[in-house]
Amino acid sequence: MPDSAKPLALNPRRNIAREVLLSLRAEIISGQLQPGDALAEPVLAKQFGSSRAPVREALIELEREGLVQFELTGRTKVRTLTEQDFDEIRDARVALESLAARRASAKWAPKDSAYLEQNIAQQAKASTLAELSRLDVEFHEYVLRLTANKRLLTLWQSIRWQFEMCLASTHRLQETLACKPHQITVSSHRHLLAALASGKPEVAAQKMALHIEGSMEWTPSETSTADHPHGLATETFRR
Amino acid sequence: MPDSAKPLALNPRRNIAREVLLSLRAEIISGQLQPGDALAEPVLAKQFGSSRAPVREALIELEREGLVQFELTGRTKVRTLTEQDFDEIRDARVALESLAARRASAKWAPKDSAYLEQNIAQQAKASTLAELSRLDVEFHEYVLRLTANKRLLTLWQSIRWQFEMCLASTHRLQETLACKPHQITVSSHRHLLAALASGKPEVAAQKMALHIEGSMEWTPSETSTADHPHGLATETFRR
DNA sequence: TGGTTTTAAAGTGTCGACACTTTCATTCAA
DNA sequence: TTGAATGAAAGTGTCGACACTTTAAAACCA
Repeated sequence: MPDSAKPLALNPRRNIAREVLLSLRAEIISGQLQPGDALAEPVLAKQFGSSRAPVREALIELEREGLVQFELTGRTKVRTLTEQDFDEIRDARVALESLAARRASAKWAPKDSAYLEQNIAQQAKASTLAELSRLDVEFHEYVLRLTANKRLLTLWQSIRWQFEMCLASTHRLQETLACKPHQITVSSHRHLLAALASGKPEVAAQKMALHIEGSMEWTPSETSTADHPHGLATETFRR
Repeated sequence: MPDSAKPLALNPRRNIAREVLLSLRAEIISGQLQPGDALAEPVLAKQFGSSRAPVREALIELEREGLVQFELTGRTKVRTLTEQDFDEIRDARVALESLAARRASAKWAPKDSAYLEQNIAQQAKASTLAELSRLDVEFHEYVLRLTANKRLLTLWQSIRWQFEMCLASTHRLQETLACKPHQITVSSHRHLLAALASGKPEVAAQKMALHIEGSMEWTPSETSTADHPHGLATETFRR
């Protein structure tokens, strides 16, 4: 049976685990699931109408992304981010992105400036903080991708969601306060872009570090500065 | 039944998955499992006398560590590292470790120099390349831990095994050639230590970058420079 | 009533099974 | 003899179940 044109189509295998992952991640970042909330495999499985296996896989991935925390008892909770976590994430970004800036700057092309200028233009027009931060992340991801270093990108992606969680939670406070207007973000990216396109890798790297440090000032959050033991899995596997 | 002293003992839950992980990782790094070798869940499960569930978890973790590769068909193989992979790993290390050096240098204490000097002394006495590289990794991990940044450490650990795979495979070639004697490694670490202890974070960071670049020169490996599509999972989940 | 013990509910780690897909060797046609 | 069709074997993604542990509530005694 010579099927109608099926040369390399590769039947996509079903992947409930991925759907669960995306769904849970979105709920955590949006704040629908709050830090400290319990994530029990059986109840999630029932919610998603699946068995526990895909849920379990999704939870393991979320733990690696830092959005979820395995207790020593084996139970799973939505992670609570403290000020120290915030600092760590900033530092990790500085490490990865300043090297990315150095490498990207060395192979800069006009189209890169064009793309990022367009991104900044959209930032200026953004009407919500959510949209603004989406564009912010896109800007930085673009630089990461420019390096064409898959590992650098993978490492960055593995803290990306924690970063977005920080962004979203501070935004939930600032939405009313409006204490950090678009203008700052926009002009900061404009300066950064200039450095990236300057053809001086050292300068680009340094400006990137400053940009990140400037954009990630800690704002007191609604999350309790609880005394939880801070257990980002440094050892492999649960518990 | 007031059990004899059981205050916070926390019964360790069984964890076959971890044993499988450690075992497979060791086999891959030692070369017992060669790049390209198939890793089928049912056969591994039979080998370990377990079911597929723990094996599956271990494979997912190994994929995140970069030692294993999921094909688009869902099959799993031991990863083949090419020269480009080697370069990427080096660059990722530069990113993470030069920042680590900067931060560690800023909070340097005499005991840190003492510990690392002892490490170097052991390097000088090392009788096998395997032992030498164990000490090498320990040196660098110590600097990472000094930063007290769990995320930086986690990121570093997530490429650590790929790095060790590189080391081991080049060592398997050099064991006979002996083209990179201890002395180079030892003196390189000695200079690095001096920079770390110098109290100048900028210098420490720069020296660390140079040290890593110098220590990771590509040596043509036995692994075919195959035309495999290089798929380090940039998207979440298998396939 | 207050504190301790008992008991049930909830949850994790693992298991074996099923459905479907891919792979590979064999058969068949040209 | 070579190449396409076919069938069985192997493999993945998911499922429901079981044993054991932890958690919470209920029962109990003082």
